[in-house]
Amino acid sequence: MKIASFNINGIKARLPLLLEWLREAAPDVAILQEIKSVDANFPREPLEELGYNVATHGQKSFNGVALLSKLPLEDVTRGLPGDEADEQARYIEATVVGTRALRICGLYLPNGNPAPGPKFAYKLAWMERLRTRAKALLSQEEPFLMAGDFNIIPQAEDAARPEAWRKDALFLPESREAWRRLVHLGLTDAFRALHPTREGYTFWDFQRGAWNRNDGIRIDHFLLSPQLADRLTECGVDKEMRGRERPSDHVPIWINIDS
DNA sequence: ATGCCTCCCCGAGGGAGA
Repeated sequence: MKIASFNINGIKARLPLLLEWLREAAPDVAILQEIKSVDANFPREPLEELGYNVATHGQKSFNGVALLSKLPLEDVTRGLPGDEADEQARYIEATVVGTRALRICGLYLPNGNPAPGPKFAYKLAWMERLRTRAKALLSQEEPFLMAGDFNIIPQAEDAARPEAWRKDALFLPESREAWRRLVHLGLTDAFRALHPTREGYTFWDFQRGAWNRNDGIRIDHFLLSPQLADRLTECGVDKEMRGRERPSDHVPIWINIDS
């Protein structure tokens, strides 16, 4: 089973590229971030025509996540537990049942800049809520994954110019510490597990010619539960997507697992 | 670089992104 994650940076602007990529890459499940659309305006029909079931958790203008799956999406839940006052659409879960059930957690983790400040505090609190959710899922011993735009550069080797990110919320020690606290529950960073030294950037800024200079960072991730990590066979990044016409600033990351 | 693009809102130009 192939599962992909893609921060599309606006469904309205990215639908042609998304459809093109879905036809080519043909993931069984696609986890989308930054749909920047309310649920009612999300273009379900062209996606359903490609054979996908669609579940969205959108909001106006910003954020918004979605799940596409060729298998039925069951027990869909929207929003990350732990803060009733949080109205940002950044989290969606569903179960897909192939030969075995798999819980999919799609997330768009807050950017957190400027740091310090309220946005950074929100990011760290959100990560603690995510860790709480991961603990609950681990205790159920059902295979699961958390995937999406984590807005975390885990280590210096995950940036072309790590020094440029020293004071950024994506790379500050507190952010990376929160990432490690999550991973150390027993989750596997799929890309690093299979490719210990490979580049793996998933984001290049629109500004300053970042793409042409390959000034990238690895911030989109797949974290796998122990049972699922045992079935991981492949993990890749569709880097060439960044060079296409009217690209997102992110590219897709995907895994293959034994079903 | 106190932001050099691109998205969103809409119908100007500001907020957000990372």
